[in-house]
Amino acid sequence: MPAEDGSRSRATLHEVAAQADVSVSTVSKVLNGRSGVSDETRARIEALLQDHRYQQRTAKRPAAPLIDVLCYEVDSPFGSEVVASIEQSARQRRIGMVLTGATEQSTPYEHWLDDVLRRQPVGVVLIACKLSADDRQRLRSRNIPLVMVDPAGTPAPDVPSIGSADWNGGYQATRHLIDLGHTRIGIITGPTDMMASTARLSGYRAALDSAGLSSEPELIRPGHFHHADGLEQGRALLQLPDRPTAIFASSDLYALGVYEAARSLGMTIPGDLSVVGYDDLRIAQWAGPPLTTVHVPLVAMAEQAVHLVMRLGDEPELAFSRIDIDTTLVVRASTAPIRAS
Amino acid sequence: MPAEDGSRSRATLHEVAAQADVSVSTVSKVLNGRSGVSDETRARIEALLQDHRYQQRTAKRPAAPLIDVLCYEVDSPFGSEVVASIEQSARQRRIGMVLTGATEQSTPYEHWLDDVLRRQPVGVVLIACKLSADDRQRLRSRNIPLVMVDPAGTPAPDVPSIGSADWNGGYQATRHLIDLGHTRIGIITGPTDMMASTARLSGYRAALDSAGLSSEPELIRPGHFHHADGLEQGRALLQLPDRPTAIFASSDLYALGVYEAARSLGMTIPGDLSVVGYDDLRIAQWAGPPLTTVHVPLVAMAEQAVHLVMRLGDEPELAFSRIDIDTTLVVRASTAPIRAS
DNA sequence: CTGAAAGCGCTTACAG
DNA sequence: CTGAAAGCGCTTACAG
Repeated sequence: MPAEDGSRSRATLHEVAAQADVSVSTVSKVLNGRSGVSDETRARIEALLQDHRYQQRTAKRPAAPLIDVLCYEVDSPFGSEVVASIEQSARQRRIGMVLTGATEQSTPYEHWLDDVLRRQPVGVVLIACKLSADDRQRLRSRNIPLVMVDPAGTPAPDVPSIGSADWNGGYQATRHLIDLGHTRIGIITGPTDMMASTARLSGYRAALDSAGLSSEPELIRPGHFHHADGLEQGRALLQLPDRPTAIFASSDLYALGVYEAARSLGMTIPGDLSVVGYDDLRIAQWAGPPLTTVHVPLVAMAEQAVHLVMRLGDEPELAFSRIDIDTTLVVRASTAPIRAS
Repeated sequence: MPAEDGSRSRATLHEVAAQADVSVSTVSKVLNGRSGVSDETRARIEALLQDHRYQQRTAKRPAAPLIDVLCYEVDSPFGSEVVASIEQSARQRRIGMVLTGATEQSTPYEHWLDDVLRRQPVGVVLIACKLSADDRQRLRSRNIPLVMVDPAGTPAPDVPSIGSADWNGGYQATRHLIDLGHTRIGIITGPTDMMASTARLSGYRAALDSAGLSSEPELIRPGHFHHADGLEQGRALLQLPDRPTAIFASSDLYALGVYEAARSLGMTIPGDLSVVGYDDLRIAQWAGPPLTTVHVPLVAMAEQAVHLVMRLGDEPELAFSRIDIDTTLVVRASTAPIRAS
C-alpha cells in the first residue's frame, strides 16, 4: 500500500507499469481512456494510479487554453460585472479565465507576470489597470497578446484598448440636466490618470459650454470612483452657499454616496436634487429612487476584448486598434425638472 | 520571413534550431533564459522564435498551479464578493484561479468537467452549485479535491463543505425584530434545495416559537435570492389585510427589493416597516437607510475553502469535514421599535 | 560559447 | 488484449 507517500516524489508511468506488471503502453492507454485493455487490467491500473496520486509530468500542447485577466477592484460592482461578462465571452469559446485582482495602484502583485508566463495563456486582458513597459515587452517576446479595457495611466501606443464613448456620456448626462432647467450642476470626477474620467469631465464642460453656462471650479470635485467619495463630495457640494440643484456623479457608486449625502441633509431626490450616475450597473436599478444614469455596454466591451485578444495572435496589425463603444442615457427616477426643487 | 504562417502548424525547437544554424540545445537555453549564449546568437534565435510564434508543445510539471472555481451567479453582489475573497486567498498562495459561471440550475455547462480535467487544477471549489455523482467520481479518480461553499442540492456525504451558521443567523435576525416589539414578522425564503435557506427559515421559526409566537404560512414567502423576488413578495406581504410590521429578507438583495416595495406603497423604513437582510454585502451599507443585516464572514469562508482544498490531497480524511463559520447581526438603520410604526 | 549525446516521460503504430 | 520498439519534443550534464 504505497498510499501514504504524500511527501515523496510522484510516480512515473514507468513505475506504475512495473508495479502493475504491465507495459508502459498499457498504462498509457488506461490513462487516456483508450480501448483495448481488459477490464481486469484496467481496474488494477486505475487503483495503482489512485494510490500513487499519479500526475502527468509532461503534457502535449495545446493544453487547455487560458486567458489571463487582471482587474482593478474585482469585488466592486463595476469590476464584477465586467469580469462576469468576460467570463461569459471566454466560456463561449471554451477558454478558461484566470482572474487576478490588482493592487490599489492598478498594477499587479510583484511576480504576477512570472506566473502568467508559466500559464502560457492565449492572451491577457487588463481592466482599469496598467502594466510596466518591461512587462509589456516580456509578453510581446512570448507572443502573448495584450488588450486593455478602460486603461489606467498613460496609454501605450502599441497596445489595443477597449473603452466606451466617455466624452459623449458626460455630454449626454449634463445635457439631460440642462434640459431639465438646471444651471448649477456639480460633478464628481474620477482618477485623473484614467482617460475615461477625464473624457467624462470634458463632456460635462462641453455641454455647459454649448448651453452658455460656465463651469465653476467649486462645482468640480475629485474622487476615486468609491462610494465614500460620493458621500463626502456630495455633502461638500450640497453645503455650498449657492448649492447645485443637480449633480453628475460620474459613477453609479458616487451616485449612491450622493444619495446618502442628500438623505443626511434632509433633502429628497429628485425633489430637492437631481442626480445622474454613470455605468448603469445593476445597483442603479435597485437604488431608491432608481437612478438615471449613462449606460456603459459592458457586455459588448467584454466581448470585443476577448475577440480582439484572440485574433491579435494572427493579425498583429490589430495592435493599434482603439475601440470605443457607444453609451446611452437611461432616464429613471432620480432626475426631475428644476421647478420641482 | 516566415512571419505570416499563422495557419500552418507551429515550429518545433528542432526547426528553429535548423533555421538559426545552431543546435537544439542552444535554442533551449535561450528559451529558458539560461546563460552561456552569445548576445548575437541569442538575438538571432529570439527573432526566429518571435517570427514563428514559437510555443512549447510539451512542458514539465509542475505547471503553474491552478484552482478551478464554479460559481452560481458570478455577477451578483453575493457571487462577486465570494469570488473576490477566494481569489485573494489563492493569490496569497501564488495559485491561479480559473473562474467559471454556472447555469441557472446551479450546474456547470455541459463539458465543463472535461475542460477542468485538461487544466489539471490542484483543486475545485463550487459556490452555491451542485455536481453530478458522475462528475464527482471523475474528479476523485484523478485525485483532484473538491470543496463546496454553500452547496446546492442534496449534499454528498464525502464532499467537504463550508457554510455559515445559517440557523443561528435566522434566529438572531428574527429575535432582534421580536425584541423591538414586532409580532407579525414576514420572511422571504431562499431556494428550498439549499441547506442555507432552509436553515435560515428554521431559525426564524425557532425564534418565533421561543417567544410564544406562531409562524403563519401567509407570512412565509418563497424566492430565489433575487431583487425581483424581494419586490414582488414584499408587495404581497405589505398588502395583506393584517400586514406584517417587519420583514426578515433572507438575503440583502431581497431587502433592497422590499425597500422598493415599501417605497411604491408610500411606506417608510424603518418608520412603517422594519427590514433585516442577510449576507452583509457591501450594498447593505450603501442602501437608504443602511440595512440591518446578518453578517456572513465571506472572507473567512473563502480562506477555509482554499485552505481545505489544498490540504485534501495529503489528508484524505478531511473529506468528511463540514465547517460552519459564525454569523453576527449588524444593526444599522432599517429596524426600529414597533411603536414607531 | 557551443553542441553531440544521453536521457526523460510520454504516445502511438503495429506485430503478435 | 498486450507490449517491444520507434518516435516526439524537450532538457541537461559535459566535453571541446
